[in-house]
Amino acid sequence: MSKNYYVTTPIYYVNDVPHLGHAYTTLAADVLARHKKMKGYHVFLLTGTDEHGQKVEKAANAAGETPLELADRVVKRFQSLWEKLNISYTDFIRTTQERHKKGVTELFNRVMAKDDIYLGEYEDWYCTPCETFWTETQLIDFKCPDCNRPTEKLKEESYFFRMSKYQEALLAHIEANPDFIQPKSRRNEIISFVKEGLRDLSISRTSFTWGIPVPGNPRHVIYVWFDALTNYLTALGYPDKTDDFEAFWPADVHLIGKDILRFHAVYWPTFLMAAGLPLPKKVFAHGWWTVEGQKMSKSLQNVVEPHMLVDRYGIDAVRYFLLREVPFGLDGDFSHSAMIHRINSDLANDLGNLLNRSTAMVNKYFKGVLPAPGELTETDLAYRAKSEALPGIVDSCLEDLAFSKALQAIWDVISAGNKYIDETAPWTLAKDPDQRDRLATVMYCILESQRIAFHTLSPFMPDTAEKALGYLGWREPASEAGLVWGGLQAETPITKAEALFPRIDEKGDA
RNA sequence: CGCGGGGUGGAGCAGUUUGGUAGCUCGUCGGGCUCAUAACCCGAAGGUCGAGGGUUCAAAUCCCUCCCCCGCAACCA
Repeated sequence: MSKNYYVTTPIYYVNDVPHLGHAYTTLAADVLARHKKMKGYHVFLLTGTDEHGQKVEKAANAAGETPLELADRVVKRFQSLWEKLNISYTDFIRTTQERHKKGVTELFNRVMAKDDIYLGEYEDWYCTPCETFWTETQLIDFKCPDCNRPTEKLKEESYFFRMSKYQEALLAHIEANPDFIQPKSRRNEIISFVKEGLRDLSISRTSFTWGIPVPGNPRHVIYVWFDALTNYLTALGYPDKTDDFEAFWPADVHLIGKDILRFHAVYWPTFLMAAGLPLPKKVFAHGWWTVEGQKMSKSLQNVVEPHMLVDRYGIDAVRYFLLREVPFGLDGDFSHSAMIHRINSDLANDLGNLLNRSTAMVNKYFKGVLPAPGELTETDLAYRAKSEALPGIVDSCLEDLAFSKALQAIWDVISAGNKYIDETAPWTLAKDPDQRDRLATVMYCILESQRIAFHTLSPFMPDTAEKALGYLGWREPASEAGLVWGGLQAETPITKAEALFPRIDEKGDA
């Protein structure tokens, strides 16, 4: 029944410019979305921006603009990056939009009506010169981490969410649903965290004004997580029972970085429980990228700017690298030499060269027209079986968000193709007119296998797949029907492929 | 202090649940092929599986001790 699929990225904070980490999460979401679309699902891919909070308010003041002006400016940078990365998002939500504010306000009211929100006091350390509250753990020797001046303990009135009430229910849910939090190591962390006891959560602030006012008490604004997480609902139209809401909630998967796991695996589910809404089916926390072995940080000036990467290496090479290099869920390292290495060895030597050599042979031996295959030998059948098994393998890998494994499976078929050519030695067959039929069969198998491989690759590398399929005379968009052996028709004109990925000189300006 | 994950040929990893010839990718070396982007295919070298002890006919795999690295520890995309 459920041919709907809802995948989300976090909403990114506009106090930061887009970097490799943002691109990574969003790319992963895009691959899932494209894959599910190919399988005939009705897909909703949501991304967006978190625009409220003290940091934005301060940064805007410093820049002499309003918070919304700042947000408008930064939002464009995210959106243009998603264009550039070929992200097929369905909707882009901004927390400053009316639809979102309305939904958050309503959610607040409903949870309040249930007596799960109450007014209390919140104690923290305050740095008067900086006008900033700090938690005790943020302090350095009880001094302000920003200016190193002494801080004082101050009480602030705050609304609290009764998170403690949902501790047992949350634990029961996590234990009853082993796939709810992934990967497993993160799940364990959350379990032990919850077992230590949940405290009630402060969900409002009076120390700044840039946010959604607490209904009935506008001295307070709703604090970050209650506001931000709710985007997953408001983008679907919540609180209205829209078609989107009915079709897509609960989400199939929230993709997030490991830093915001707790908010998604603890706060968010308990908010939803309080609101009487079903919980997302899966929360997957991926790892972090280091750069050339070092932590990415502004002070080290080594923040990898995705625009630059795409300009330098091309969109699909970047998409490929990020999802192939490291198992989703583990930390990884980005380096230019590793990037170039992947391009040369996987994309140029294996993938591109296979298409290149095989289409060249069809042109050379059959004047660029695909011949009909004869009877398949054992070698052909094994190769065909391997190709036919691929879509199923990729499908189950992606079900587990094992992007890297899925790509490896595709490359197994690509490698099998290179080996198949070696074993069948078409150049030898071509010299013997009696082997004309045999040669035709080999040509057919080698191209048909690649047709399937490029179909399964298309969610990862949409441009490349389209181009490659074009050389094979395949003009339709990738679809589930295209995953079946036998799609290529005899007499189809085959174009000799250009190098999909020219090799990069390693000694170059890498 | 606590909880969790990990230490396997030059690099990055799998294998540890259900003990029994240590595997993959890359790199290195040698060979083959010539359709192709000096690409492709085959083979070889290289590891006392963090250290020590124990159980066992047999341990990377089970038990104990120790060393080292990383994550979580309440509000930090």
